[in-house]
Amino acid sequence: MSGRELRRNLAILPIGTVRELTLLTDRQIRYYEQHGLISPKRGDGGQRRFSLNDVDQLLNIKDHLDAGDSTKDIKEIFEKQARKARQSKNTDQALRRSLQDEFAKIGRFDVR
DNA sequence: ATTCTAACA
DNA sequence: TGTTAGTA
Repeated sequence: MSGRELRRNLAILPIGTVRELTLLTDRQIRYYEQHGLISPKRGDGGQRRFSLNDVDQLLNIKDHLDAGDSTKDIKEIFEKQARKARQSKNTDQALRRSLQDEFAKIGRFDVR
């Protein structure tokens, strides 16, 4: 995982900050969690800790809700997106590997 | 002061 | 979803 991705997934934001960032009520944020739309980590005394990706996710949820989608629909959409993201990531790695192989065969390029 | 869970008008 | 009670 890249450093950039690591920072994006750092779960350190308390719900109060997320509330201001997303303009959602804490009630709504907790409700979306119950329905599996987000999965913030828990820290000190069971308090939720959100990452920047969680904030991003919540903003997307708000848009989908405005668009008239149910929480159930949104969950499916996210799962579908996650599947595709994992796929393209894999084909990306596969492409890099095969290119490395080709260069290695040709010889003049050090793979390392 | 903040956040958490559970529950109700 | 809003709101409130009783906690940690």
